[in-house]
Amino acid sequence: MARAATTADAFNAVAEPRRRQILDVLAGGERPVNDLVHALGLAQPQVSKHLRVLREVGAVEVRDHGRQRLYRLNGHALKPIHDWVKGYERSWSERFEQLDAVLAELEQKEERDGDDE
Amino acid sequence: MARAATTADAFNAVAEPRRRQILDVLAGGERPVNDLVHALGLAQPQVSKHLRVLREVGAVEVRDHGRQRLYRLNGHALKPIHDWVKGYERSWSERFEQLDAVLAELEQKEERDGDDE
DNA sequence: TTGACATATACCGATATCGGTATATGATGG
DNA sequence: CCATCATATACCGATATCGGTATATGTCAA
Repeated sequence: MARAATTADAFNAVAEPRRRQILDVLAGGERPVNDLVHALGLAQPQVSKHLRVLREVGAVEVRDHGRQRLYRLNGHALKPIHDWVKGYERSWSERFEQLDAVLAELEQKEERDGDDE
Repeated sequence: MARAATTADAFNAVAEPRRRQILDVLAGGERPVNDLVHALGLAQPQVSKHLRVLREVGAVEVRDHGRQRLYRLNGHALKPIHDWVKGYERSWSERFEQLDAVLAELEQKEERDGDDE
């Protein structure tokens, strides 16, 4: 066995900083490849290759427009990432910390009541 | 030039499904390595290696306890992922879609007012 | 139809990464 | 101290991945 294929899902597509950059640019609207090349300062083939990966996980979609190909964001593909990481929000969110504190307090109270019975 | 180092940040640490699994288990509380080995059905060295990556990005912390090493989650390391992906929530959230619709309507109204003047 | 433009693909070399196996390290109990 | 348990590291082979360069494909304009 060997290395697992990594570009097959959104998590891996987004693990590459350049690809996150591409998505960030596309968040501003549909763009031809050349715009991305200039925005990222990468060589054109590299950009096309990153776009392919993003296409394969559904994070971008293409549309032909004359000799250009216009790429646009499909953020929906990122939802699984959001859903997963949201479960950990508790770890840093003050709101959740306060909620946890309240719950802990309630639990303590519950225990005391239990002892009394 | 060659492949960029990938395990250096949280995005890459979490791109590996096994590592997400490890975090998911640790979300239930501190665990020794052996528990993770059994929970994931992986060989022990593999688990130790994944834990090392997670440690290096700060997603887990260790504590010595006799001959065991207890790992615990540090979800704070995942905040950058959450922050980044949250910017795309607009793409799938119905709430945001409705907000966008309202904003578009306001904009139209604004334009009409402008035409009148 | 030819030449310029826009993009995708093929190929290359370097290396990071994964799982697997063997071994080192380190603590505990007898 | 020795055997055992718990974990980490070293090494290996396979391969995926990245950037770079060259080239193919496809579209438009003169």
